Amino acid sequence: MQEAQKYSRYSFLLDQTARRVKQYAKQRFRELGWTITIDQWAVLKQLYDKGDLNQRELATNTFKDHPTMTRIIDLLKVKNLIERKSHPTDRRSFIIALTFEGRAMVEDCLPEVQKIRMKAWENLSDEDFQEFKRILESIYKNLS
Amino acid sequence: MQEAQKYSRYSFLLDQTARRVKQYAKQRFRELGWTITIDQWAVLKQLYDKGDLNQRELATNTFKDHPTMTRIIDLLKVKNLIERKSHPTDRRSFIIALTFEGRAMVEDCLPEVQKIRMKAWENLSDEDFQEFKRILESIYKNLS
DNA sequence: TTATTTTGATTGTCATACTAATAATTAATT
DNA sequence: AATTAATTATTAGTATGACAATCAAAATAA
Repeated sequence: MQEAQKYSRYSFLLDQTARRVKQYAKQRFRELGWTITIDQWAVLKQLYDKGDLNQRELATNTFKDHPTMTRIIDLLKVKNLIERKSHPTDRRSFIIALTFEGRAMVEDCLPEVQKIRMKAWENLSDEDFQEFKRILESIYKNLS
Repeated sequence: MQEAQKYSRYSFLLDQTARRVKQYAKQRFRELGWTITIDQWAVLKQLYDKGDLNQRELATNTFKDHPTMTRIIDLLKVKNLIERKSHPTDRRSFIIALTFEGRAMVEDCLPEVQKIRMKAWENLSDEDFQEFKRILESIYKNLS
């Protein structure tokens, strides 16, 4: 089982790299004096791109589970970046919307966030990106 | 900044896939009735491969920080899978060693864990593995 | 030797995950 | 229409992860 031993390492590498990426972004966010986390950013950006969504949709789009989404939204609400509006016809559901401050925050942060993201791709090509994407998607699918 | 938008997606994909891998392993562990987590497994395996180590070495080898390692070791100790032995010359340090049960656990689990790991690589080639490794390492280095 | 710095481990805090369980509401079934 | 099933969101419990601060012990410098 030589093969298994070798491939087993992918999971550590994957985990380490994913953590490094988040850690780097977190560091930069802090250096820039921003009070939100990367995961909170992802939610804001999603709302900015897609418009108002309910929590289920937000959770699905950002690949987070519902309890996590509830908490992220609680935190963003405290910071006045989003608001929970009641759904017109479904009383179980909330519509999440960016506030004025939330929208401004996204627009202020976006260029810097893109710089942060690009940093990881230095010295990597477009083909690398395609390969990377293909392999990640394949792994994801294999485990679903 | 079309490029940035496109490449930005890698971070989500990376995060999602890494989480999926952990989640899948966690599920399988539970289905098999094992009471340890993936991260706890990593520590046990490390001790099995490398022999007794102190907590600093364990943390470094598994890419975890010291507080996290302290906690994982606490949990493994409660389960009687490892023991903390005092260092012969350095009274700050502990030597962590597998117990008999810990060693047996690793040997019992190893084949299944390898199956779990291999599952992710279905339909992927050895070249894919090399590419994947190269890109992950490159990203990691870019952010260090 | 004494003072300073470094190191190994721990504790505390906050945020994120996964799971299970629950409440409230809506949809589907009979 | 009444019952049952499914859905939306929440709460609670456990684990991990990053970071800061602390303690004790060891190493180094003065």
